[in-house]
Amino acid sequence: MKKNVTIEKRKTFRHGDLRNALVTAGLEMARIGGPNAVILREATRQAGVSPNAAYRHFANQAALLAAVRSACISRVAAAIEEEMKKCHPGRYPQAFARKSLRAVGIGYLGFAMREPGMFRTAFSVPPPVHSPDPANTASMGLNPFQLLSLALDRMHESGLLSKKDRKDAEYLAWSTVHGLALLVLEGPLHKMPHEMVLALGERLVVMVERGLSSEIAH
Amino acid sequence: MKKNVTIEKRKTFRHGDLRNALVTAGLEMARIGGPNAVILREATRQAGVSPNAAYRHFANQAALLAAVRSACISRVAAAIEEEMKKCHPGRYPQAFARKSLRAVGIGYLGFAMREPGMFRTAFSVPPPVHSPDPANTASMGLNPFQLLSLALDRMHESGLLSKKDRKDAEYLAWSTVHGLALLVLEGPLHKMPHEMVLALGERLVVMVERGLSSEIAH
DNA sequence: TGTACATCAGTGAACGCGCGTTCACTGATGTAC
DNA sequence: TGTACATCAGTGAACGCGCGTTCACTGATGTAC
Repeated sequence: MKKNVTIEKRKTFRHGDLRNALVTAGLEMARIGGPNAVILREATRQAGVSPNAAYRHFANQAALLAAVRSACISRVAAAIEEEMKKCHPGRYPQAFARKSLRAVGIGYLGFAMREPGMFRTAFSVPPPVHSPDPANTASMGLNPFQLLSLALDRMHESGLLSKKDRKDAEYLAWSTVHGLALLVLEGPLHKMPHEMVLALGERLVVMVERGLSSEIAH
Repeated sequence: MKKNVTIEKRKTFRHGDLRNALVTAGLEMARIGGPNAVILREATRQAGVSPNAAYRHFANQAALLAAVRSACISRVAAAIEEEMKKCHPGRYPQAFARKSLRAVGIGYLGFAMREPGMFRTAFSVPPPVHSPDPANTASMGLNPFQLLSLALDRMHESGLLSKKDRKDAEYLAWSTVHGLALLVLEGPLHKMPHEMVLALGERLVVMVERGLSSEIAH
Protein backbone atom coordinates (compact mmCIF):
# COMPACT_ATOMS: atom_id res chain seq x y z
CA MET A 1 0.00 0.00 0.00
CA LYS A 2 1.06 3.54 -0.64
CA LYS A 3 2.22 5.51 2.29
CA ASN A 4 2.16 9.20 1.66
CA VAL A 5 4.96 9.79 4.10
CA THR A 6 7.33 12.33 2.66
CA ILE A 7 10.33 10.19 3.44
CA GLU A 8 9.04 7.37 1.31
CA LYS A 9 8.33 9.65 -1.58
CA ARG A 10 11.90 10.84 -1.45
CA LYS A 11 13.00 7.27 -1.68
CA THR A 12 11.46 7.03 -5.11
CA PHE A 13 14.03 9.37 -6.44
CA ARG A 14 16.26 8.33 -9.27
CA HIS A 15 15.94 4.65 -9.84
CA GLY A 16 12.61 4.79 -8.19
CA ASP A 17 12.68 1.54 -6.32
CA LEU A 18 16.24 0.37 -6.04
CA ARG A 19 15.93 -1.41 -2.76
CA ASN A 20 13.15 -3.57 -4.07
CA ALA A 21 14.97 -4.14 -7.33
CA LEU A 22 18.01 -5.38 -5.45
CA VAL A 23 16.00 -7.77 -3.34
CA THR A 24 14.19 -9.05 -6.41
CA ALA A 25 17.46 -9.62 -8.20
CA GLY A 26 18.89 -11.27 -5.12
CA LEU A 27 15.88 -13.49 -4.82
CA GLU A 28 16.32 -14.66 -8.38
CA MET A 29 19.97 -15.42 -7.74
CA ALA A 30 19.01 -17.34 -4.62
CA ARG A 31 16.42 -19.22 -6.60
CA ILE A 32 19.00 -20.35 -9.09
CA GLY A 33 22.05 -20.89 -6.95
CA GLY A 34 21.19 -20.77 -3.28
CA PRO A 35 22.51 -18.40 -0.64
CA ASN A 36 26.08 -18.31 -1.92
CA ALA A 37 24.86 -17.07 -5.25
CA VAL A 38 23.46 -13.87 -3.79
CA ILE A 39 26.11 -11.49 -5.13
CA LEU A 40 25.77 -7.85 -4.31
CA ARG A 41 27.54 -6.63 -7.43
CA GLU A 42 25.41 -8.84 -9.60
CA ALA A 43 22.25 -7.49 -8.01
CA THR A 44 23.30 -3.93 -8.83
CA ARG A 45 24.14 -5.02 -12.36
CA GLN A 46 20.68 -6.46 -12.82
CA ALA A 47 19.19 -3.31 -11.44
CA GLY A 48 21.18 -1.25 -13.92
CA VAL A 49 23.02 0.63 -11.25
CA SER A 50 26.62 1.02 -10.14
CA PRO A 51 27.88 -1.43 -7.51
CA ASN A 52 28.21 1.02 -4.69
CA ALA A 53 24.69 2.27 -5.13
CA ALA A 54 23.59 -0.74 -3.12
CA TYR A 55 25.14 0.83 -0.04
CA ARG A 56 22.45 3.46 0.01
CA HIS A 57 20.01 0.70 0.92
CA PHE A 58 21.98 -2.03 2.63
CA ALA A 59 24.81 -1.78 5.10
CA ASN A 60 26.61 -4.59 3.36
CA GLN A 61 26.17 -7.79 1.43
CA ALA A 62 25.03 -9.65 4.54
CA ALA A 63 22.17 -7.21 4.96
CA LEU A 64 21.05 -7.78 1.39
CA LEU A 65 21.24 -11.51 1.93
CA ALA A 66 19.18 -11.19 5.08
CA ALA A 67 16.46 -9.40 3.14
CA VAL A 68 16.52 -12.06 0.46
CA ARG A 69 16.36 -14.80 3.08
CA SER A 70 13.36 -13.13 4.62
CA ALA A 71 11.64 -13.18 1.25
CA CYS A 72 12.48 -16.85 0.82
CA ILE A 73 10.97 -17.69 4.18
CA SER A 74 7.79 -15.95 3.12
CA ARG A 75 7.66 -18.11 0.03
CA VAL A 76 7.97 -21.24 2.12
CA ALA A 77 5.14 -20.04 4.31
CA ALA A 78 3.03 -19.32 1.25
CA ALA A 79 3.63 -22.82 -0.07
CA ILE A 80 2.57 -24.33 3.22
CA GLU A 81 -0.52 -22.18 3.39
CA GLU A 82 -1.42 -23.23 -0.11
CA GLU A 83 -1.24 -26.84 0.99
CA MET A 84 -3.21 -26.13 4.11
CA LYS A 85 -6.01 -24.53 2.16
CA LYS A 86 -6.77 -27.96 0.80
CA CYS A 87 -7.93 -29.29 4.13
CA HIS A 88 -11.07 -28.01 5.75
CA PRO A 89 -12.31 -28.56 9.23
CA GLY A 90 -14.99 -31.16 8.72
CA ARG A 91 -16.88 -32.76 11.53
CA TYR A 92 -13.86 -34.80 12.55
CA PRO A 93 -11.37 -32.58 14.34
CA GLN A 94 -8.81 -35.33 14.58
CA ALA A 95 -8.83 -35.95 10.87
CA PHE A 96 -8.55 -32.23 10.35
CA ALA A 97 -5.61 -32.03 12.69
CA ARG A 98 -3.84 -34.85 10.95
CA LYS A 99 -4.47 -33.32 7.57
CA SER A 100 -3.14 -30.04 8.82
CA LEU A 101 0.07 -31.58 10.05
CA ARG A 102 0.45 -33.42 6.79
CA ALA A 103 -0.10 -30.21 4.86
CA VAL A 104 2.71 -28.48 6.73
CA GLY A 105 5.14 -31.30 6.18
CA ILE A 106 4.28 -31.93 2.57
CA GLY A 107 4.07 -28.23 1.79
CA TYR A 108 7.52 -27.73 3.27
CA LEU A 109 9.03 -30.67 1.45
CA GLY A 110 7.28 -29.88 -1.79
CA PHE A 111 8.64 -26.37 -1.77
CA ALA A 112 12.11 -27.69 -1.07
CA MET A 113 11.91 -29.88 -4.14
CA ARG A 114 10.39 -27.24 -6.35
CA GLU A 115 12.61 -24.37 -5.27
CA PRO A 116 15.80 -25.81 -3.84
CA GLY A 117 17.73 -22.56 -4.11
CA MET A 118 15.17 -20.53 -2.24
CA PHE A 119 14.66 -23.26 0.30
CA ARG A 120 18.37 -23.46 1.05
CA THR A 121 18.54 -19.71 1.28
CA ALA A 122 15.64 -19.62 3.69
CA PHE A 123 17.11 -22.05 6.16
CA SER A 124 20.86 -22.02 5.78
CA VAL A 125 22.24 -19.52 8.16
CA PRO A 126 25.95 -18.86 7.73
CA PRO A 127 27.69 -20.28 10.80
CA PRO A 128 29.12 -17.01 12.11
CA VAL A 129 25.77 -15.54 12.90
CA HIS A 130 25.97 -11.82 13.35
CA SER A 131 22.24 -11.76 13.08
CA PRO A 132 21.36 -8.12 13.59
CA ASP A 133 17.74 -9.24 13.67
CA PRO A 134 16.55 -6.50 11.38
CA ALA A 135 13.30 -4.99 12.53
CA ASN A 136 12.74 -5.05 8.81
CA THR A 137 10.83 -8.29 9.13
CA ALA A 138 7.72 -6.95 7.50
CA SER A 139 6.39 -10.49 7.27
CA MET A 140 2.69 -10.61 6.79
CA GLY A 141 0.97 -13.71 8.02
CA LEU A 142 2.52 -16.63 9.81
CA ASN A 143 5.96 -17.98 9.20
CA PRO A 144 6.54 -21.69 8.59
CA PHE A 145 7.29 -22.38 12.22
CA GLN A 146 4.06 -20.76 13.29
CA LEU A 147 2.09 -22.72 10.75
CA LEU A 148 3.59 -25.89 12.14
CA SER A 149 2.65 -24.77 15.63
CA LEU A 150 -0.86 -24.23 14.45
CA ALA A 151 -1.14 -27.75 13.09
CA LEU A 152 0.27 -29.18 16.30
CA ASP A 153 -2.17 -27.16 18.29
CA ARG A 154 -4.95 -28.80 16.35
CA MET A 155 -3.46 -32.16 17.18
CA HIS A 156 -3.49 -31.22 20.82
CA GLU A 157 -6.93 -29.70 20.85
CA SER A 158 -8.45 -32.67 19.11
CA GLY A 159 -6.99 -34.97 21.70
CA LEU A 160 -4.35 -36.57 19.57
CA LEU A 161 -1.52 -35.11 21.57
CA SER A 162 -1.21 -34.77 25.31
CA LYS A 163 -0.02 -31.49 26.71
CA LYS A 164 3.28 -33.03 27.56
CA ASP A 165 3.77 -34.47 24.11
CA ARG A 166 2.72 -31.20 22.55
CA LYS A 167 5.58 -29.37 24.17
CA ASP A 168 8.42 -28.57 21.76
CA ALA A 169 6.87 -30.94 19.28
CA GLU A 170 7.65 -28.34 16.63
CA TYR A 171 11.30 -29.17 16.78
CA LEU A 172 10.70 -32.87 16.43
CA ALA A 173 8.37 -32.54 13.48
CA TRP A 174 10.44 -29.87 11.83
CA SER A 175 13.66 -31.84 12.12
CA THR A 176 12.08 -34.69 10.28
CA VAL A 177 11.14 -33.02 7.02
CA HIS A 178 14.03 -30.61 7.20
CA GLY A 179 16.44 -33.48 7.42
CA LEU A 180 15.05 -35.24 4.41
CA ALA A 181 15.03 -32.02 2.43
CA LEU A 182 18.66 -31.26 3.19
CA LEU A 183 19.90 -34.80 2.73
CA VAL A 184 18.50 -34.51 -0.76
CA LEU A 185 19.28 -30.90 -1.58
CA GLU A 186 22.76 -30.62 -0.21
CA GLY A 187 23.59 -34.00 1.18
CA PRO A 188 24.40 -37.55 0.24
CA LEU A 189 20.91 -38.27 -1.07
CA HIS A 190 21.17 -35.77 -3.88
CA LYS A 191 20.56 -38.46 -6.45
CA MET A 192 17.26 -39.58 -5.00
CA PRO A 193 14.40 -39.02 -7.44
CA HIS A 194 11.82 -36.47 -6.44
CA GLU A 195 8.96 -38.93 -6.45
CA MET A 196 10.76 -41.04 -3.92
CA VAL A 197 11.47 -38.03 -1.76
CA LEU A 198 7.83 -37.11 -1.70
CA ALA A 199 6.81 -40.69 -1.04
CA LEU A 200 9.20 -40.77 1.89
CA GLY A 201 7.71 -37.49 2.96
CA GLU A 202 4.31 -39.08 3.25
CA ARG A 203 5.72 -41.86 5.38
CA LEU A 204 7.58 -39.31 7.45
CA VAL A 205 4.42 -37.41 8.24
CA VAL A 206 2.71 -40.58 9.33
CA MET A 207 5.69 -41.52 11.43
CA VAL A 208 5.64 -38.16 13.16
CA GLU A 209 1.93 -38.23 13.74
CA ARG A 210 2.19 -41.67 15.30
CA GLY A 211 5.45 -41.24 17.11
CA LEU A 212 4.78 -37.89 18.65
CA SER A 213 2.21 -39.27 21.03
CA SER A 214 3.27 -41.34 24.00
CA GLU A 215 -0.28 -42.55 24.46
CA ILE A 216 -1.09 -46.13 23.69
CA ALA A 217 -2.39 -46.30 20.17
CA HIS A 218 -6.03 -47.23 19.87
CA MET B 1 52.13 -42.05 15.64
CA LYS B 2 52.39 -38.31 15.76
CA LYS B 3 53.06 -36.49 12.60
CA ASN B 4 55.33 -33.60 13.42
CA VAL B 5 55.23 -32.57 9.83
CA THR B 6 53.34 -29.38 10.38
CA ILE B 7 55.76 -27.36 12.40
CA GLU B 8 59.19 -28.67 11.69
CA LYS B 9 60.99 -27.64 8.60
CA ARG B 10 61.53 -30.36 6.17
CA LYS B 11 65.13 -31.32 5.57
CA THR B 12 64.69 -33.46 2.55
CA PHE B 13 63.57 -32.20 -0.78
CA ARG B 14 60.92 -34.84 -0.79
CA HIS B 15 58.30 -34.60 1.86
CA GLY B 16 57.76 -38.31 2.26
CA ASP B 17 54.13 -38.28 3.21
CA LEU B 18 52.64 -35.25 1.63
CA ARG B 19 49.33 -36.71 0.68
CA ASN B 20 48.61 -37.68 4.24
CA ALA B 21 49.87 -34.36 5.54
CA LEU B 22 47.51 -32.52 3.23
CA VAL B 23 44.53 -34.57 4.29
CA THR B 24 45.44 -34.09 7.94
CA ALA B 25 45.72 -30.35 7.46
CA GLY B 26 42.47 -30.32 5.54
CA LEU B 27 40.76 -32.29 8.25
CA GLU B 28 41.84 -29.77 10.84
CA MET B 29 40.55 -26.93 8.71
CA ALA B 30 37.26 -28.78 8.27
CA ARG B 31 37.09 -29.31 12.00
CA ILE B 32 37.41 -25.62 12.65
CA GLY B 33 35.49 -24.11 9.80
CA GLY B 34 33.53 -26.71 7.92
CA PRO B 35 33.78 -27.64 4.27
CA ASN B 36 34.31 -24.13 2.96
CA ALA B 37 37.36 -23.76 5.14
CA VAL B 38 39.21 -26.54 3.39
CA ILE B 39 41.69 -24.39 1.48
CA LEU B 40 44.19 -26.12 -0.72
CA ARG B 41 46.85 -23.44 -0.39
CA GLU B 42 46.49 -23.40 3.36
CA ALA B 43 46.95 -27.17 3.48
CA THR B 44 50.20 -26.89 1.56
CA ARG B 45 51.30 -24.08 3.85
CA GLN B 46 50.70 -26.24 6.90
CA ALA B 47 52.59 -29.05 5.25
CA GLY B 48 55.49 -26.72 4.60
CA VAL B 49 55.31 -27.14 0.88
CA SER B 50 54.69 -24.91 -2.11
CA PRO B 51 51.08 -24.56 -3.22
CA ASN B 52 51.36 -26.45 -6.46
CA ALA B 53 52.96 -29.44 -4.78
CA ALA B 54 49.45 -30.51 -3.89
CA TYR B 55 48.78 -31.27 -7.50
CA ARG B 56 51.11 -34.25 -7.35
CA HIS B 57 48.59 -35.92 -5.08
CA PHE B 58 45.21 -34.42 -5.91
CA ALA B 59 43.72 -33.48 -9.23
CA ASN B 60 42.33 -30.31 -7.74
CA GLN B 61 40.87 -28.77 -4.61
CA ALA B 62 37.67 -30.77 -4.96
CA ALA B 63 39.63 -33.99 -4.82
CA LEU B 64 41.33 -32.91 -1.62
CA LEU B 65 37.99 -31.95 -0.15
CA ALA B 66 36.60 -35.34 -1.11
CA ALA B 67 39.40 -37.06 0.77
CA VAL B 68 38.79 -34.87 3.80
CA ARG B 69 35.07 -35.56 3.63
CA SER B 70 35.77 -39.26 3.56
CA ALA B 71 37.84 -38.92 6.71
CA CYS B 72 35.04 -36.98 8.37
CA ILE B 73 32.53 -39.68 7.55
CA SER B 74 34.82 -42.23 9.18
CA ARG B 75 34.87 -40.12 12.32
CA VAL B 76 31.10 -40.05 12.43
CA ALA B 77 31.02 -43.81 12.05
CA ALA B 78 33.56 -44.18 14.83
CA ALA B 79 31.45 -42.01 17.12
CA ILE B 80 28.40 -44.13 16.42
CA GLU B 81 30.30 -47.33 17.00
CA GLU B 82 31.55 -45.96 20.27
CA GLU B 83 27.98 -45.37 21.33
CA MET B 84 26.88 -48.78 20.12
CA LYS B 85 29.54 -50.51 22.15
CA LYS B 86 27.63 -49.45 25.22
CA CYS B 87 24.71 -51.70 24.45
CA HIS B 88 25.09 -55.44 24.60
CA PRO B 89 22.71 -58.09 23.39
CA GLY B 90 21.16 -59.29 26.61
CA ARG B 91 18.39 -61.78 26.71
CA TYR B 92 15.88 -59.26 25.38
CA PRO B 93 16.42 -58.80 21.65
CA GLN B 94 13.83 -56.07 21.43
CA ALA B 95 15.50 -54.03 24.12
CA PHE B 96 18.79 -54.57 22.36
CA ALA B 97 17.34 -53.44 19.07
CA ARG B 98 15.91 -50.33 20.61
CA LYS B 99 19.17 -49.52 22.32
CA SER B 100 21.00 -50.02 19.08
CA LEU B 101 18.77 -47.62 17.25
CA ARG B 102 19.12 -45.12 20.02
CA ALA B 103 22.89 -45.48 19.92
CA VAL B 104 22.99 -44.65 16.24
CA GLY B 105 20.80 -41.59 16.62
CA ILE B 106 22.47 -40.26 19.73
CA GLY B 107 25.94 -41.07 18.45
CA TYR B 108 25.19 -39.18 15.27
CA LEU B 109 23.74 -36.19 17.04
CA GLY B 110 26.42 -36.17 19.71
CA PHE B 111 29.15 -36.08 17.11
CA ALA B 112 27.38 -33.26 15.32
CA MET B 113 27.39 -31.22 18.53
CA ARG B 114 30.96 -32.07 19.45
CA GLU B 115 32.47 -31.64 16.01
CA PRO B 116 30.22 -29.37 13.99
CA GLY B 117 32.83 -28.60 11.37
CA MET B 118 33.61 -32.20 10.63
CA PHE B 119 29.96 -33.12 10.71
CA ARG B 120 29.06 -30.45 8.20
CA THR B 121 31.94 -31.49 6.01
CA ALA B 122 30.86 -35.09 6.13
CA PHE B 123 27.33 -34.48 4.96
CA SER B 124 27.25 -31.24 3.02
CA VAL B 125 27.79 -32.05 -0.59
CA PRO B 126 28.23 -28.99 -2.77
CA PRO B 127 25.15 -28.78 -4.99
CA PRO B 128 26.90 -29.13 -8.34
CA VAL B 129 27.96 -32.67 -7.69
CA HIS B 130 30.69 -33.73 -10.06
CA SER B 131 31.21 -36.67 -7.78
CA PRO B 132 33.94 -38.68 -9.46
CA ASP B 133 33.19 -41.36 -6.87
CA PRO B 134 36.82 -41.97 -6.05
CA ALA B 135 37.60 -45.65 -5.67
CA ASN B 136 39.73 -44.18 -2.96
CA THR B 137 37.12 -45.03 -0.39
CA ALA B 138 39.48 -47.04 1.78
CA SER B 139 36.91 -47.00 4.52
CA MET B 140 37.43 -49.70 7.03
CA GLY B 141 34.38 -50.90 8.86
CA LEU B 142 30.85 -49.73 8.33
CA ASN B 143 29.81 -46.24 7.41
CA PRO B 144 27.11 -44.40 9.35
CA PHE B 145 24.38 -45.46 6.98
CA GLN B 146 25.35 -49.10 7.33
CA LEU B 147 25.37 -48.83 11.09
CA LEU B 148 21.89 -47.43 10.95
CA SER B 149 20.85 -50.30 8.72
CA LEU B 150 22.26 -52.70 11.23
CA ALA B 151 20.22 -51.22 14.03
CA LEU B 152 17.08 -51.30 11.93
CA ASP B 153 17.76 -54.92 11.05
CA ARG B 154 17.79 -55.69 14.72
CA MET B 155 14.45 -53.96 15.05
CA HIS B 156 13.11 -56.11 12.27
CA GLU B 157 14.62 -59.36 13.47
CA SER B 158 13.35 -58.86 16.97
CA GLY B 159 9.86 -58.36 15.65
CA LEU B 160 9.58 -54.65 16.32
CA LEU B 161 9.37 -53.80 12.65
CA SER B 162 7.47 -55.55 9.92
CA LYS B 163 9.20 -56.24 6.66
CA LYS B 164 7.18 -53.55 4.99
CA ASP B 165 7.95 -50.99 7.66
CA ARG B 166 11.60 -51.95 7.57
CA LYS B 167 11.92 -50.99 3.95
CA ASP B 168 13.73 -47.69 3.42
CA ALA B 169 13.38 -47.00 7.11
CA GLU B 170 16.96 -45.75 7.00
CA TYR B 171 15.90 -42.63 5.23
CA LEU B 172 13.14 -41.90 7.71
CA ALA B 173 15.32 -42.36 10.74
CA TRP B 174 18.27 -40.57 9.23
CA SER B 175 16.22 -37.56 8.19
CA THR B 176 15.11 -37.10 11.72
CA VAL B 177 18.43 -36.66 13.48
CA HIS B 178 20.06 -35.09 10.46
CA GLY B 179 17.39 -32.44 10.39
CA LEU B 180 17.83 -31.53 14.01
CA ALA B 181 21.59 -31.43 13.62
CA LEU B 182 21.46 -29.10 10.65
CA LEU B 183 18.77 -26.86 12.05
CA VAL B 184 21.13 -26.30 14.92
CA LEU B 185 24.46 -26.26 13.13
CA GLU B 186 23.62 -24.22 10.10
CA GLY B 187 20.01 -23.31 10.48
CA PRO B 188 17.59 -21.16 12.43
CA LEU B 189 18.05 -23.11 15.66
CA HIS B 190 21.69 -22.16 16.01
CA LYS B 191 21.04 -20.61 19.38
CA MET B 192 19.57 -23.69 20.93
CA PRO B 193 21.67 -24.92 23.86
CA HIS B 194 23.39 -28.25 23.40
CA GLU B 195 21.63 -29.87 26.32
CA MET B 196 18.30 -29.11 24.74
CA VAL B 197 19.44 -30.48 21.42
CA LEU B 198 20.46 -33.73 23.03
CA ALA B 199 17.25 -33.88 25.02
CA LEU B 200 15.28 -33.41 21.83
CA GLY B 201 17.45 -36.10 20.33
CA GLU B 202 16.26 -38.56 22.92
CA ARG B 203 12.67 -37.71 22.19
CA LEU B 204 13.39 -37.98 18.49
CA VAL B 205 14.73 -41.48 18.84
CA VAL B 206 11.67 -42.55 20.77
CA MET B 207 9.46 -40.94 18.19
CA VAL B 208 11.16 -42.83 15.40
CA GLU B 209 11.09 -46.12 17.21
CA ARG B 210 7.39 -45.72 17.84
CA GLY B 211 6.41 -44.12 14.58
CA LEU B 212 8.29 -46.40 12.27
CA SER B 213 5.98 -49.31 12.95
CA SER B 214 2.51 -49.40 11.52
CA GLU B 215 1.56 -52.20 13.90
CA ILE B 216 -0.87 -51.49 16.67
CA ALA B 217 1.11 -50.67 19.75
CA HIS B 218 0.88 -53.27 22.48
C1' DT C 1 6.95 34.28 -8.83
C1' DG C 2 11.90 33.22 -9.23
C1' DT C 3 16.06 31.76 -7.20
C1' DA C 4 19.32 29.78 -3.96
C1' DC C 5 20.26 25.99 -1.50
C1' DA C 6 20.35 21.57 0.99
C1' DT C 7 19.62 16.84 0.34
C1' DC C 8 21.01 12.42 -0.81
C1' DA C 9 20.50 8.58 -4.42
C1' DG C 10 23.36 7.66 -7.66
C1' DT C 11 28.46 7.66 -10.31
C1' DG C 12 33.41 6.37 -11.54
C1' DA C 13 37.54 4.67 -10.27
C1' DA C 14 40.21 2.10 -7.55
C1' DC C 15 41.71 -1.01 -3.65
C1' DG C 16 43.13 -5.33 -1.50
C1' DC C 17 42.06 -9.83 -0.99
C1' DG C 18 43.35 -14.71 -1.45
C1' DC C 19 42.07 -18.15 -3.92
C1' DG C 20 42.88 -22.14 -7.55
C1' DT C 21 45.66 -23.25 -11.10
C1' DT C 22 49.40 -23.42 -14.77
C1' DC C 23 54.08 -23.07 -16.59
C1' DA C 24 58.76 -24.26 -16.98
C1' DC C 25 62.04 -25.68 -13.82
C1' DT C 26 65.15 -28.51 -10.33
C1' DG C 27 67.28 -31.95 -7.82
C1' DA C 28 67.09 -36.20 -4.66
C1' DT C 29 66.37 -40.85 -5.24
C1' DG C 30 66.36 -45.83 -7.08
C1' DT C 31 68.07 -48.76 -10.42
C1' DA C 32 70.27 -50.79 -14.62
C1' DC C 33 74.50 -51.89 -16.22
C1' DT D 1 81.75 -51.64 -7.40
C1' DG D 2 80.99 -47.09 -9.55
C1' DT D 3 78.42 -44.38 -12.65
C1' DA D 4 74.88 -42.72 -15.83
C1' DC D 5 70.36 -41.91 -16.15
C1' DA D 6 65.30 -41.80 -15.80
C1' DT D 7 61.85 -40.63 -12.72
C1' DC D 8 58.86 -37.61 -10.62
C1' DA D 9 57.97 -35.04 -6.09
C1' DG D 10 58.90 -30.82 -5.23
C1' DT D 11 60.01 -25.30 -6.49
C1' DG D 12 59.27 -20.29 -7.94
C1' DA D 13 56.80 -17.13 -10.25
C1' DA D 14 52.92 -15.65 -12.20
C1' DC D 15 47.98 -15.49 -13.92
C1' DG D 16 43.16 -14.23 -13.88
C1' DC D 17 39.31 -14.05 -11.26
C1' DG D 18 35.52 -11.41 -9.21
C1' DC D 19 34.27 -10.22 -5.16
C1' DG D 20 33.09 -6.56 -1.28
C1' DT D 21 34.00 -2.18 -0.09
C1' DT D 22 35.68 2.77 0.12
C1' DC D 23 36.67 7.39 -1.63
C1' DA D 24 35.53 11.72 -3.50
C1' DC D 25 32.26 13.22 -6.61
C1' DT D 26 27.71 14.78 -9.21
C1' DG D 27 23.37 16.33 -10.29
C1' DA D 28 18.13 15.91 -10.08
C1' DT D 29 14.80 17.13 -6.95
C1' DG D 30 11.98 19.48 -3.11
C1' DT D 31 11.61 23.46 -0.44
C1' DA D 32 12.44 27.95 1.97
C1' DC D 33 12.31 32.53 1.23
